[in-house]
Order: sequence, then C-alpha cells, then structure tokens
Amino acid sequence: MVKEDNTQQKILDAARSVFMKKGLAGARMQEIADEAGINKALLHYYFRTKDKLYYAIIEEAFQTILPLVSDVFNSSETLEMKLNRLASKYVDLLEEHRYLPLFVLNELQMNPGRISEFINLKKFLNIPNLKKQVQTEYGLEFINEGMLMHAFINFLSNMIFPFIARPIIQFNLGISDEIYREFLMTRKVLVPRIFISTLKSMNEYAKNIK
Amino acid sequence: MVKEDNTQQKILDAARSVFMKKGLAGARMQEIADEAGINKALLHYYFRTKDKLYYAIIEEAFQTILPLVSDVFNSSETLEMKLNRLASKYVDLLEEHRYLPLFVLNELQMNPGRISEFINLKKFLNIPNLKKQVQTEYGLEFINEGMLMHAFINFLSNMIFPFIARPIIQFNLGISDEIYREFLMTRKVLVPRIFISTLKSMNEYAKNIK
DNA sequence: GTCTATATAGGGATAGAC
DNA sequence: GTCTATCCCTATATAGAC
Repeated sequence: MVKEDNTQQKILDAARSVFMKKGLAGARMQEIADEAGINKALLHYYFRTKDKLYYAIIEEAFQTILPLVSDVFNSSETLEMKLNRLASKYVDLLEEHRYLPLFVLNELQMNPGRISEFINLKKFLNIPNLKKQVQTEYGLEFINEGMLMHAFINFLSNMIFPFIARPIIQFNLGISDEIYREFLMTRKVLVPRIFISTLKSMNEYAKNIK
Repeated sequence: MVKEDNTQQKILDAARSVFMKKGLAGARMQEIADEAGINKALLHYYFRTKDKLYYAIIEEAFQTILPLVSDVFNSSETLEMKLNRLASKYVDLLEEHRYLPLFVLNELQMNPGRISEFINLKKFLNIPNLKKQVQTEYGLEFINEGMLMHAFINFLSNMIFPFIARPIIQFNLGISDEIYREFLMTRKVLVPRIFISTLKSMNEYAKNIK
C-alpha cells in the first residue's frame, strides 16, 4: 500500500506518453514499463491487459477535456465571455498536451460507439440557447440554427486544427516552436472575434436574401 | 506479366483500405491479403516488406492531394474563383476518401521529416502573392501577412476538420449520413465566403486601430 | 506469378520466487 | 508489490514447389 499510488501514477504517466505518441496498436508494453522505470509484469499486475490500460488513458483524456467545456457552457456569462474563456482554456490545454487532439480523434474514428459514454455533445451544443444569446446580445435576428451549426463547427475547427496540423505547418514553413506558440496565443482572442464577425456577416447575408 | 498490373492494383487497393482504417501498426498483412483476394506471400513478392507497402500508400495519398492544391494555386484566376474551386474539390475528395485526412495527419505527426519530400507548403502558400490579390481585388489595404496566415489556416481548418471530427459529430448528434453530407456540401460556398468576410472584418479592425 | 508450408521474432500475458 | 523467467500466440517474412 505504501508505494501503490506512486507506482500506479508512474504507470499512467508513462502509458499516457507512449499511447499518445504511438496509439494502441503501435505502443509496446515494454516501452511503457521502461518509461515508468518498472518491468512488464508489474504493468499487468496493476492493469490486467494492455486494453484496460489504454482505456484508462482514454477515459482520463476525455475527463481532461470535458469539464473544461462543460464548465464554460453551463455558466451564465455573456456569449463573448464564454467564447473567450473557452478559446483561452483550449489553447492552454492543447499547448500543454500536444498529442491530445489527434489521440482523441483517432479513438473516435476507430471506435465511435465506445466513447459515447463520455461525451454528450448535445449537452454542450445547446443550439436554441446559443441562438437566443446571439439575438439578445448582438441583435442578429436572421441567424437560424443551421448557420449557428456552421459557425460553431468553424469555431471548433479553428481552435483545434492548428494543433493537429502543427507538425507539417511548422516543419514545412520552418517556423520555430516559439513563433508558432505566439501564433496560437494570438488565436485566443482572434478566433472568438471571428466567430462573432462571421455571424454578423451571415446575418447581413440572410437579411438581404429575404 | 499478364496479371501483374491487375494484382498489384488489387494489392494497393486493399492496402489503402486497411492502412487508412488501422494505421501502420494496426494493419495486418493477412487482412490486406484477404481483402485483395490473394495470400500473404504474394504481398511480399510485390512489396518486399510491410513498411514498403505502407509508404507506397502514403506516397499515393500525397499525390492525390497535392496536384489538386497545386493546380488551383498556380492558376491566374481571381481569388474568389481559386477559393471556390479549392473548397469544392476538397469537399469532393474528402467525401470520397473518408479516412484520408486523419491518415495523413497521423503520418505527419509520427514522421514529419520523412514526408517533406512530398509536401512543399511554401510553394502553395504564397503569402505575398495572396496579399497582392486581396489588395487589388478587394481593396483591403490594411491586411498584413500575419492576418493572412491566420485567415488561411482558418480556411484549411474549416475545410478539413469537419471531416476529421465527423464520427463524433454525427454519432453524438444523431445526424444521418445524408444530412451530414448536405452540411458538408453547403460549405463549398460557405467557407470561401467566410474567408473573405473575415479578411474584411480584419481590415476594418486594423484600420480603426491605426 | 502464385501457392503451401515454415522459420523466426516479437510482444502480451502468466507463474512463481522473494 | 515487485521481480525474473518463461509461455505461447501472432504476425512478418522466407523457402521452395508448381
């Protein structure tokens, strides 16, 4: 009991690191053991199978992301505040956990059903409520739910994709870690602003069509 | 020599399908052989190792994407036409090859260097030229290269991310293939329009700061 | 070119001592 | 709880017949 938490934590840290870089099939139990400074048998003592260890990490990953989103969306702030807070938190989170987004997206691609227990998009993406806020706080009365869907997906895309595509962008354009980091930090304020300006533009467009 | 092209093609088709779904480590030579309707030994006869077969598929994937982008960017069309054509082609391509984007992004994450021979972002992302077109065709004189970089990354994000995140969005929001397909098709015209409206908004913002 | 059969290694998992 | 040794299956790769 003395070292239990400690060893378990070391295993989880090592497993997270290896699984995020290599995925389930690519990861080696030996490599995880090495990185944790223990031997293979002990991995199986704590987590009976590779699969179980993997899903401990998957669950942990989702529990890292979700409270953050949930917290913002269940607040009673103005839309502007919500967006700014969400963008800011996202950038910090993904900057710290560089492999997280691709890891999560891969798991969702491989196994969309298994993850449903963790994620409930509907809970966060309350379109009717979003619509109300857009109307009362910005007076955009021609915005419909379809437009909001597009705008929200764009918001997510703009937040997450620059992290996923980071290797190729940085490598190919010869951008240093430092510069790319600044680029990402700028987006904390830029992306929410673009979300609003996009909605305004959509609203104008819809008004003129009518 | 009689069946060579035929068998080789069957192998490539099968390998593409399996590698895209499972990745390098997750794919099984047996599964590829089965899907190609041949046996394992023949795989090794045509492509000596799993690795070589994998990189044949990787190369093919990049050769599918790049001419498309290159073609658009080396044309002398207006910016609006370029964007519309690029968006339209992208959507059709990714709709047809559902696993392509995540497959490519994974490879780039795993092995950013190895791929550099295929991709030359600098060639496409000619920021000075883009800036000139923005100024002459839309009169946006306050747009600088940093803003263009953000706008272009947003454009890419908005095009690609909805395909990557498709499983979770569809599954979780209970959206049918049919409806999500319509959603994506709409973006052929929507995303270019948002690119321009974003630049206009940035231009206003920059003007007022000055 | 294509097959069956097999060599060889790698890696997940367990037994058992301490 | 932690280790060493080992089991055993799976998967890549090759040999060799046709």
